[in-house]
Amino acid sequence: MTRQRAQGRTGIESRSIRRLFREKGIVFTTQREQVLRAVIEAGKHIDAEELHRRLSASRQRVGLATVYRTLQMLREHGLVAESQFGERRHRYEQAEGRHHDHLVCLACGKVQEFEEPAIEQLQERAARRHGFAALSHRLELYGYCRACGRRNTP
Amino acid sequence: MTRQRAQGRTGIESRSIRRLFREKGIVFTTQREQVLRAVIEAGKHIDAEELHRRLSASRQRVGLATVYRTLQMLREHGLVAESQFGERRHRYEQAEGRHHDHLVCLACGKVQEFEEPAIEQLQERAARRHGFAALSHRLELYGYCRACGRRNTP
DNA sequence: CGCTGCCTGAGAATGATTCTCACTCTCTAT
DNA sequence: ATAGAGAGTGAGAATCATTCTCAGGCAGCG
Repeated sequence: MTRQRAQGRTGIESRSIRRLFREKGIVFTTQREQVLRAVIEAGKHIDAEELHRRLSASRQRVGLATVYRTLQMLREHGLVAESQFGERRHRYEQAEGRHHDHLVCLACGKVQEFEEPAIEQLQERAARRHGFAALSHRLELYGYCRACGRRNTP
Repeated sequence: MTRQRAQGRTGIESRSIRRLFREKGIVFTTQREQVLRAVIEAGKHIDAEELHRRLSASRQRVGLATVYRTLQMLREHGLVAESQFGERRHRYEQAEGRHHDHLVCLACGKVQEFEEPAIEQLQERAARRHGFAALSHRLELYGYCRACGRRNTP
C-alpha cells in the first residue's frame, strides 16, 4: 500500500500522538492511536463502522466497541468533531482549529463545508441575549447543491 | 395563504383539520387528526413515544407505528418540525410560520428557542456563495443556560 | 352502496450505539 | 526494570428508537 501519507498534513508520528494524548491527560493505547490516525487519514465525515472496517483491513484489529468509545472520548477532548446529516449514524472528522458548518444536498447526499465567521458572531450575540453561554454549535443547511439544483429547479 | 390558524390555542375543530389535509392532498383519518392535534396541544418538543402514550391515555388508541408514520408525513408536508438535541430520539413541534433555532443546555437539558433573522440571511448568503439552494436548516447551540451557567462558571 | 387502494396495528425486524465482564495492557511507584 | 493497581479492550449481548410486514380496515370515488 501507499507509504506513510504526506508527512506534512496527515503524517503525524506515533511520538507526537503519544505526546498529544499525554498533554490532554489521555491514556495512550495503540487502539486509540489507530482510531485517531484513521479519522485524520479518512479526511472527511467518516462513520464508526467504516472506520472499524478500515482498521480491520489494514493495521491492527480494533474492536467496534473500542472505536465508539474512543470516538466519544476524542470528541470530549476536542480532537474530533461529530455531525449527523439527517442520517441515523454519526459521522466524524478531525476537529479543526476553525469551526465550519455543513451544506447537505438532499439529492446526491454530498456534504460540503463552509465557514461564515459572521454567523458565529451572531450566534454568540443571540446566545448572550438569552443569558446562554454557548460552548459549541451545530449548523446544517439542507437543500440542493449546484449540480442537483440545476437538475431539479428549471 | 389563508391565515386560518390559532383557533384560540388548541381548539382547532375537526372540520378545519379535515380541510387542511384536503388542501395538502393528505388522506384524512382520525389517527392522523389525533396525532397532529396532540403535537399542537403538547406545545413543545415532544417525542414519538410520549405522543403515543398521551394518545393511548386519552382519546382513541393509535399505534406507535402510525405515530411515526404520521409524524414523518406531517413533516414532509411542513406541518410539524423535527429536531434532535443530541439525544437519540427525535422531538417534534408544530411548524410555525417563522423559523426558530434552539439553545440546548448541557446541564439541565432545557431547550429554549430563539430567533435571529440576521443569521437566516447570512446562511442564505453563504449557501448561495457555494451555489447551494437551501431549503431548510437546523441550528443548535450547546452550552449552559442562565441558571446552570451561574452554577458552573463562577 | 360497493370497489379499490391507501391506512392501520401488533409485533417482528433493523441497526447504530452502548453495555458487560473476563482478560490485557499502561503507567507509576518501587 | 518490575510489579501492582487500575484503566482499557474485545466479543457478543443488550438496548431502544425507528422502520418494516402483512392481514384486516376504512376513506373516498364512482
